[in-house]
Amino acid sequence: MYQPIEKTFFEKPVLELAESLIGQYIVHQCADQLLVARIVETEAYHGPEDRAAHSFRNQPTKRTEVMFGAPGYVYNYKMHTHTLMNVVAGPVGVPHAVLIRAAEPIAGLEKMKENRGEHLKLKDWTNGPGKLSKALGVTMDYYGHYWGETPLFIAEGPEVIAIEKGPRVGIGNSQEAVHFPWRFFEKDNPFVSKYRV
DNA sequence: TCGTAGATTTTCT
DNA sequence: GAAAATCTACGAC
Repeated sequence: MYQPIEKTFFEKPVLELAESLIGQYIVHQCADQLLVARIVETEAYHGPEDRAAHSFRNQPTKRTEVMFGAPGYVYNYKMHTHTLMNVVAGPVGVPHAVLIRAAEPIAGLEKMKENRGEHLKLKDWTNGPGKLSKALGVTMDYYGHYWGETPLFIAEGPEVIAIEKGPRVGIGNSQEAVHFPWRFFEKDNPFVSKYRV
């Protein structure tokens, strides 16, 4: 029922990709459980011109090398105790990527609850990058995985009625880049992260 | 309910 | 050794 999205979906400018990703499904085939979440919030990272990106004026390193590769791959990054998920965009050699910030749980709710903890409310399961990865069971093991193949892939979702955009969050020391309206999210969706609006 | 401080792992200088 | 694209706990109102 859920089918990996076609390769050409990823082959577009990073800002368009970030917007297109809103409303698509993330599917994770975890053992015999199928975990599905609908993306409601993303952020674009514009490598060379973006002070906030890890790839800013930097040569590829072990941490960022996937970002310099072909689009459609998983670039994930571990910060403090949490794992963040990205989709690589842009052609080979251009370090563009889209950070997936939040999603709405669709299927596999029992497993997600197990991953996140019994005491949390549904709306707190996936309304942030670190929480989302944990709920879906995505770890650094998926670094460099292609977003168009099982067991972890993007699937086409329903039409999105309203997409909003605004300044990004969580990058306070990035100077001018803070003001770039490169954050996309679905209007009025309760699963969008409200951290530092 | 809101705002602030501390946690803790990976990577780079 | 320091910083990072964050989360959670806890104190105040």
